[in-house]
Amino acid sequence: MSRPPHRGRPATIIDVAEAAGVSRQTVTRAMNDMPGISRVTKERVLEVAKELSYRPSRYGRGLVGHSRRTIGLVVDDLTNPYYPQLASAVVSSATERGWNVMLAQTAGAADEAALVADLAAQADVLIGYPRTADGAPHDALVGVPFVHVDAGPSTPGGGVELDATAAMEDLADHLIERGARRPALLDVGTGTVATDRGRSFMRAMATRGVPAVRQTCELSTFGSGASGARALLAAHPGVDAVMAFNDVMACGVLRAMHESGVEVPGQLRLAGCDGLDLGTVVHPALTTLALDMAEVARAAVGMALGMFEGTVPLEGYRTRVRHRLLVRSST
Amino acid sequence: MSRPPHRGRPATIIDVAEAAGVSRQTVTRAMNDMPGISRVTKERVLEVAKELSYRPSRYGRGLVGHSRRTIGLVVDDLTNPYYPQLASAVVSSATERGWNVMLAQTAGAADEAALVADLAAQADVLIGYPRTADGAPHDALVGVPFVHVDAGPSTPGGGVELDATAAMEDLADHLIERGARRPALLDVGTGTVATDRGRSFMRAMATRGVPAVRQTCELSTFGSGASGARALLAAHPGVDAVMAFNDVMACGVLRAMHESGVEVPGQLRLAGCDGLDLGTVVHPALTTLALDMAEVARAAVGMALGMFEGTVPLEGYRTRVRHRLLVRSST
DNA sequence: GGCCAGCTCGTGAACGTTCACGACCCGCTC
DNA sequence: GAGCGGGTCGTGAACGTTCACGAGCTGGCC
Repeated sequence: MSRPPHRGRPATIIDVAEAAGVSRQTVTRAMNDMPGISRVTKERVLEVAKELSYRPSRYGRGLVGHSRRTIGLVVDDLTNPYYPQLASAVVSSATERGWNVMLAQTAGAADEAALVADLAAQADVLIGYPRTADGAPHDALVGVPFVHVDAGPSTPGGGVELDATAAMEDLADHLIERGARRPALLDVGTGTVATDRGRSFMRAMATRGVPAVRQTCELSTFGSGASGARALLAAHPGVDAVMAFNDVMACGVLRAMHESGVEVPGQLRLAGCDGLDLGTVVHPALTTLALDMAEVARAAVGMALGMFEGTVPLEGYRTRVRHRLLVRSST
Repeated sequence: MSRPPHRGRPATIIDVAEAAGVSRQTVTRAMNDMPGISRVTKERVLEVAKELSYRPSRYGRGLVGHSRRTIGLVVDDLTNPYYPQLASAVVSSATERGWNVMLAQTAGAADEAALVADLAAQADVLIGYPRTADGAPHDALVGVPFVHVDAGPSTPGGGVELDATAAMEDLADHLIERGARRPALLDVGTGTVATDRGRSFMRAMATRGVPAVRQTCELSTFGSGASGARALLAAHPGVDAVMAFNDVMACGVLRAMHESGVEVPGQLRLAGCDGLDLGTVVHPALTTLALDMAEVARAAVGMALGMFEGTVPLEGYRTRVRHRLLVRSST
């Protein structure tokens, strides 16, 4: 009555109340299955609500306090099979605790800083892989609870450390036992500074008296794994085992070996890292240093929620998740 | 002053205003880079805001109207490589248009109806694959703009139809040209009622005088593709070409063939459907009826936004996206 | 008749933010 | 000195919902 419901504007609780001849509170009671309302009025109100296609505003609800919370998940690219596996676990873990998940993809984004800032404005807590991890944190992220997955010792915010060193020792033993004598590492990155994974592998092999050679690729993609493998075998023809930085690259190596007619594991033993399902699809199935994504997600979500509730500090907190050797057919 | 800022409660704009000795509006100006504020006060306000770790409430903001909108994306299981490929495209498309994406996974959810209802409460628009698609729509979804991906003619809400019939004709020609004479379909579902894809394939082959046999699996997973292929070859030893319901199952077929020593494409030509990246990782790379996920996402997001703005009706609207034959190495 | 209990329903108030508008001060011009 | 314009800042009001509380009615009991 006070305001004419001109079409276009979505209906509010007041529109429904007026149309049904009741008060706001009665509409609330009908919509939320609350007691203190008769069966007939409830049905009438619901009827009117449907008629006006009324949807309660999440903003109005959120303001009064009893709204669901949301986690912002930042991944690089869902097209890379690593991220969906993580995302799936995070969504499951969050759903279990009654939280929602809002997703952002940094790959191909025009302005990543703006993207992350927007996500931070829409979510209560952030989890993920912002690409500018090595440098300073996004300035829009100060004061925002953030859990970095695959954190280093000095990354800002909270962090889940993914530690492969112990599993790397197991892999070294395994490769040597299978007869590897001229192992190689297909690492990622530029220049001579190895990744954590790479360093662990090199050290584990060296410690056992079977030093490995190292080849690097710029990207950690399927294609770069394939070309990296070709370059590696050209430079070091005697190599009889390859540890790839991750499973996706290892699949690339596998493809290159198929095309070169090199048998895996007959002539070359191959291992990856991450434990993706992808590794069971290729032939032979990939031996890998597997990560329990459910555990990673539980750790990250738990930490993020703790930060939100104030029981976990916003900086410096760390949880460690260990890889474990998963022997399949490629070694 | 009026309310003591006891710790625990997050800081509001009023807390900042009082602590900085200014008004709400001045804080707003400082936080949002608005004109009408001197440089010094702006800096002071921002300093205080950081001090109190103030984060503007998205609910307060949303209520006044100028907030971002969000799409709710419902997928079955991100672990199935089909969905991330779709999700990635949807997120990209949504980001481009300034919308956020909230994600929900129905696989393993205790109460899917509640899950979808909650998502509907948190998002302005829904896109996706609710599993109860064949039956009645979720009652919590009436009045909610919803775009069903892979819709049939009678699915509720808006829909993007994924049509493979034309591409299936191309595939039939292709298989026959490559010498297939005893083709088979590895379909999904129970009983004798074929899927759309299955029907198209059977018809295309029959029309060309090369009728195909049909084998069904209960699930459309990798494992069920493998076991289905074994059953198929046991029942019909002479089969020389297989069309699988989707790429994931086709990868399972490939695995079974590797293990049985059947050469692909030498002894058996194999095709999948969807056009997933996964098909380029396996060896040989999978011939497939590819779907342009970017196009699907554009269609779905565009339709959803149209529904939200009222330019597209909430029921019955359809867009068709066609598959196209992508010949790789498995045929 | 008086009282109480239970059911049904309505009325401020509050949540946190932004918009529209007005107030004030300073310096300049006529 | 009056007037004006620009820069700086503050004050209701509004957004849509739920909570706490109270009002009214009905029926039953003493």
